Amino acid sequence: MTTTLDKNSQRILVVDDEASISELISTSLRFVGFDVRTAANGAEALRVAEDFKPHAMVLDVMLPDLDGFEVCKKIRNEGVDTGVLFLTAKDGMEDKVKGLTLGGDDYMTKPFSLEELVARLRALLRRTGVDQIDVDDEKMRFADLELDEATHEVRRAGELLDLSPTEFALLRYLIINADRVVSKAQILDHVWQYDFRGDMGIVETYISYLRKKVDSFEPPLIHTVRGVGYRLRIPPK
Amino acid sequence: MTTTLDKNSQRILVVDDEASISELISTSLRFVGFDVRTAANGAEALRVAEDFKPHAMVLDVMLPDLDGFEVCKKIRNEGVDTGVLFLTAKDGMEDKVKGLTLGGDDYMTKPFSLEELVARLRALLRRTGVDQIDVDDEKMRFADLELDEATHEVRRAGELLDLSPTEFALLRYLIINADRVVSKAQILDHVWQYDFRGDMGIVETYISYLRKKVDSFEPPLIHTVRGVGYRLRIPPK
DNA sequence: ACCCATTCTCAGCAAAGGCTCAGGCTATGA
DNA sequence: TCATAGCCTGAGCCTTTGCTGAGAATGGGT
Repeated sequence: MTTTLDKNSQRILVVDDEASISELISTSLRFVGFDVRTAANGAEALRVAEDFKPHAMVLDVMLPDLDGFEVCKKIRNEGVDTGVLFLTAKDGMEDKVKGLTLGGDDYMTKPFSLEELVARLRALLRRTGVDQIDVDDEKMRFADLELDEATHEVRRAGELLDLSPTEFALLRYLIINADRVVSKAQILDHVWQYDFRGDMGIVETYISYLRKKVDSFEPPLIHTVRGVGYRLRIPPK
Repeated sequence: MTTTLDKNSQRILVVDDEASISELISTSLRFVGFDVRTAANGAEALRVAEDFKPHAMVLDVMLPDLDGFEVCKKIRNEGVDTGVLFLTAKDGMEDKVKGLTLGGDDYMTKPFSLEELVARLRALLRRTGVDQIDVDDEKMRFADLELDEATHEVRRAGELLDLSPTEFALLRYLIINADRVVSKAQILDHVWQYDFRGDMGIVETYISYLRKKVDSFEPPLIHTVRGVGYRLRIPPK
């Protein structure tokens, strides 16, 4: 299976032994344009890394054979120059977490949301200097909206908005998909942690929160598309 | 990451036989822009130094073959003019090291914090005159804050603050990352000794200490970004 | 040996944020 | 125009997060 030889896409190696997680991640990453390879254990990871030469890895610290740190160390010793985003379970991580944010590396606890994963991975690639052009100084814009990943600041028309983490993530997702309709299901899948088991009412609630803050300005940018979803757009006069 | 062949970056040789320490150090140093080479023992160090010609070395005094001082002496006899930052275990050795640490050299006891390591190394390079341009006269500033690396003095609005070593290191880290959000995990990784095994509550505690001293002035500079971390900034009026 | 500064843990409190639910509103199609 | 599914949003509960004081443990300096 030939990977698209898209010279613009960056190579990500995903290593996780839970097939469902591994697939969830790789599907998402492919969808946003990365060139993805997977491995289910440490040994396989080493083998794949050797000729795939990933720009970054998403690496579960709990693997059946070696642990994530070992894998990371060995791969770097092979001269593969790669940033790592570690995945760790929410509990016993305390002692292991040390040192994970060194260099350009980062870590996330499971469960996580996919948007968060992508955002962190991009930030990591940026930091480790593998990002090809990198003009986007960690800021996203839409209309007079500005969302800054580094400072977690959001402004509209220059004015600072005070958003909660979830509101921030939701708005980021809307901006990424600006002008396109996104369904509540999509939003739930991308913005909420993958194990969230509530119903979509929560999306409505958060859209409502967002509107109070973002659309207290003119014109309103968040629009409902009845029966379909939501759409961020500049309304025609 | 990226071992860029940056002609402006200074060359550091790290010599330690514990692979994990060696990697910890080299990862951090690379990330802050040094050109790093490693060696696991004295003999290798000599070999590498010969053509790498490091501007400075980080050198464990306890090596399997020669001891650090021997290595240092031999390398200098070869005509390689390099400052040395010695690493020593925290036992009786300290006095011995102190005596042997002459000229611009310095030493730290294991375990250390990475920010400390980088700060000391920079100071050392500065002293031994290898620092290329060096406009930063060992002072960091942010708003009306001033932190002096050489004297370990901190002032706000001209007034001297009395900070403990940890408070100093924490504030330094915040200033380095001024305006960006840093997570508690990042802080822990960079400011605390690498073997610290407590939880992140300690960061909260020290932030609280710092606030009492630094933010007894107006305006407050240390800001909490709930669910994300902390951020040093001048608040918008 | 003693004192004091410092580091670290812990626990209680306060506040923010996450989520559910239910009643009311609105667009749409019959 | 009415009925209805879809949507909006305020109220309230509960969980999580962060702040801080108190005090035990450590260690350096005199």
